[in-house]
Amino acid sequence: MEIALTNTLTRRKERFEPADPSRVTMYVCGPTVYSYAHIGNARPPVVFDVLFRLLRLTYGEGAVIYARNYTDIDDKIIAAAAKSGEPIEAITRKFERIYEEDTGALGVLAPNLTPRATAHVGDMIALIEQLLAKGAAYKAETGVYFSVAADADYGKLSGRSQDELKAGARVEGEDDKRHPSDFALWKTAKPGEPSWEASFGAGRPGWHIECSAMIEKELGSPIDIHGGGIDLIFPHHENEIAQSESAHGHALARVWMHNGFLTMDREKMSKSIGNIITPRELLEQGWQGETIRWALLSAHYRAPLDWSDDLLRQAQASLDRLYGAVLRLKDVAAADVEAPQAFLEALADDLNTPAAIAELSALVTAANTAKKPADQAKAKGELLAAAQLLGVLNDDPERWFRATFGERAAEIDALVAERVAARAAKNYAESDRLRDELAARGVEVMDGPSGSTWRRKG
RNA sequence: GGCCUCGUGGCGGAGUGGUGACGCAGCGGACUGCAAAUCCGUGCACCCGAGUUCGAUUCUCGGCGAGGCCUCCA
Repeated sequence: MEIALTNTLTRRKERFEPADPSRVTMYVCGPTVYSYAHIGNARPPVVFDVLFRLLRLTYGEGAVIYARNYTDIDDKIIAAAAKSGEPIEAITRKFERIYEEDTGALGVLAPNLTPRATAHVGDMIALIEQLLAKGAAYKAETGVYFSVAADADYGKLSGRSQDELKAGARVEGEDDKRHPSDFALWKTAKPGEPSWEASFGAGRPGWHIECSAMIEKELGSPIDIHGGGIDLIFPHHENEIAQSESAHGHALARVWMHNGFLTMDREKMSKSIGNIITPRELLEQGWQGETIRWALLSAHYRAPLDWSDDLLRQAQASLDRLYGAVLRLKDVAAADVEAPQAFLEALADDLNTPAAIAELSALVTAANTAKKPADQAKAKGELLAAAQLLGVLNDDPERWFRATFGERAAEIDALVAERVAARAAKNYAESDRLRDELAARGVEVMDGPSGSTWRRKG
C-alpha cells in the first residue's frame, strides 16, 4: 500500500518512500520533563502513534524504529528544581514516568527508543566541535552559537529568508550573538547550575542540539520521518536542520511532519495562557483514555482542533457504538482478517483519521446487521483489525460500559436481577420503578430476549 | 509590521470542477409491555463579492472573519 504524507519541507503531500524499507526511521520531539503535560501536548504522541502502527503494518513490526526523546536538562527544569529543592534527576525521572503513564492511558505504544538528552551530552559536544571546526559556529562569552550567516539555506523549512529574519528579530540584550538569529548550541556554565566539561568550555547544551545529536546517534541521518507540533517548525526544527546539515553535509530528515494545535475556545492551548487541561484531570473526571484518544483523532492531524466537553461527549458516543457492536458479538470468534482496504487507504492518505473513522462506522453497521455466523465473524474481525490501527477497542466491552462503576457494579447487578424478576411476573409498575432507580444511578438497563444487561448512561 | 493556515448543516468533521462522506443531536418508522440498544428512512451547510468555466463549495483575485509563527512552546 502506498502511503502519502504532507512534507512541511515541500509543503506538499508526497508519496512516502523510506530510504530502506527494512529499516524505517521516525523521530518525534518528546516532552521537557518538568511538569504535567496537557492534552495539547498529547496530540503528537497520539497522532504519531497511529503513524507508527500504520508503518509497522506496512513495512513489518521489526522494520520500524521510532524514537521519542526526553528533554531532561533545560532552563525550566533548572528553575523547577530550584523552586522545589528537589534534585533535577528526581524531577525529570518523576515526570518521565508520569508522561509514560499518561500516554499509556491514551493507548500510545512505547516507542522503540526514548533517549534522554543528559545521556547524549558527549554526542552533542562532538557535534558542536564539528560545527566549530567547520566555521559554522563560534565561541562567545555566554556560550557557543550557531552562525546563521554560515548556512546558505537557513530558513528553508519555515520559509523565511535571512532578510525576513533580520527584520523580524527582536532586540536581545543579554547575550553576545553576532546575528540576532544565531542560536545557542552551548550555554556557558553558571554557578549553581549543572554543567559538563567540554573543549570549548564548561556548560550545558542548548535545546536544539540535543535532537540533532540524538537522531545521529540513535537512528543515523537522514531519517525518514521527523515529527512534532507545528510550533516547532521555527525555530526548533529549522535549527536542527541547520546544525545537522552543516555538520554532516546531508539532509537530517526526508519528511517533516507537523501537527496542528489544540485550542480552547479557538485559542491555542498553552501553559502561559493558562487554558489547559491535562489527560490526568480528564481521566479523574471519569473520561476514558480511549475517549480522549478518539477525540484527538477526530480531526485531521494538521487541522486545529477545538477541545471541549462536547467533543469528548461525542467521542464517547462514537466509541459506545463500536463497543456496542463488539458486545453484541461477544460470543462470536473474530475472523483473522485484515482491516478493509478503504480504511487502510484513508489512513495511508496523509493519516486521514476522520475518513478512517467514517470507514469504521461502516464496519460497525456491517457488524450490527450481519446475520450469518461467518459474516459476523468477518465483520467483527475487520472491525477489530481497523480499530487496532487507530489504537482503540482494546478494552473488554462490558468493562468499557461499566468502568466508572467499580465496586458498585454488584449492587446494580442485584437491582437488575430484581427487575428481571418483576418483568417475568409482568409487574411492570415495579420494573419501571426499578429502571428509574437505576437511571438515577446513571445506569441504562436494556432488555433483550435472553435477559437484561446494563451500562452507564451515555 | 513580515510570513503562514483556515472559514462546510444545530454540533464535530472529511472531501470534491458537475447527484455535498461519516458521527453526534433532531424527526418518522420497525423492534419493545414501555424503553434502551439496533436497523431502515428523513430534514438541515459549503463566509461575501468578482473572475475563469457549459458548470465552483472545490481554481484565481479582492473583501470580511478566525487562528498561528516571527521569543519558551506539542
